[in-house]
Amino acid sequence: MATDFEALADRLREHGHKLTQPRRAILQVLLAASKPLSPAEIQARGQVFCADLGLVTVYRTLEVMEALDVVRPVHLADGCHGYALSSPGHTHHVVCERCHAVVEIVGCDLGDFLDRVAQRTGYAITGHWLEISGLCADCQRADKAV
Amino acid sequence: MATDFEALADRLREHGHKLTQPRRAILQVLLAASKPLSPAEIQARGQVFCADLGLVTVYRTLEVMEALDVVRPVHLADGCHGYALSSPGHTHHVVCERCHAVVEIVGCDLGDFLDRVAQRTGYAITGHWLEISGLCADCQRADKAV
DNA sequence: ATGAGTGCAAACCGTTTGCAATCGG
DNA sequence: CCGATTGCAAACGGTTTGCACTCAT
Repeated sequence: MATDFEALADRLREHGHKLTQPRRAILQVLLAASKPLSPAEIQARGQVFCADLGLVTVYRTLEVMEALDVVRPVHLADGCHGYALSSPGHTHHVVCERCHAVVEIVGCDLGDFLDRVAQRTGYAITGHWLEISGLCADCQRADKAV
Repeated sequence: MATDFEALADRLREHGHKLTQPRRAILQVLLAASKPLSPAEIQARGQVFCADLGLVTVYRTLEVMEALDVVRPVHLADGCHGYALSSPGHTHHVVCERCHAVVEIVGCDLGDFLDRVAQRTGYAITGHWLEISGLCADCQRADKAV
């Protein structure tokens, strides 16, 4: 994993922010997450590390971390507004509908597609977000077994 | 413009929905819009055609129209949840970061990419969500002009 | 005529803000 | 120690729901 806890913690310290228990917890959660999380999800998971982590703190911390490019907001198809670590480089993931297992797709091969889009629309493409859902190998087997 | 008022109105009637003043107004607004509109914006513009158009009605009408594939929700970078008319079939949007103009990409060419993903991960791909952001031709010109 | 559709008011839920207490450097 | 940070409670804004009235068919 290219981004470890200390590197992110340093990023906060460098910018004069304190490294408090709630913030440690939130970082832990985001490091462990395999998909973008809503503030409420971050709070729930964070309470494992910091029992009385408040939702307000999650919002304020995300705000700080977003300004520092530690996290980035992700727009999901359903409820919108999830947060994921903004890892350098660029990856997409495939999420299993059944068991929610996640695989990262390293090396984003979307370039050709985006080039075509740029040509066809006249837009200068600056960013994209892709989320793929499917059934993982295990759940496909489980399906057949029934 | 391929989609005119009557074609969309028919789509409602075909499915047993009534064509009321508020719904006419909302269709007019969406046909005239050059970018996705929030429910509140749709209400404001719609009151030109239907003076006492209520916000609640906008929400409920959008719900109906979304089910009929007349409109499509668009996830914007800022507040999220705008609505635009949807052309038939599966489409993605490119949204201009600056002025929020939207272009639909007809004919989704992502098949090859998804095939590769399926092979590499062993997942059976069932769906995907793609959001592309960029600068539209106008805003690119505006940039250079500065 | 009659049920779908409407507007209003109130409930609801995620997010933001004000403030006193607390914690980290 | 001192200010940044926190949690709580309350405010806030967008969305949804309950209900009685109205309109399109």
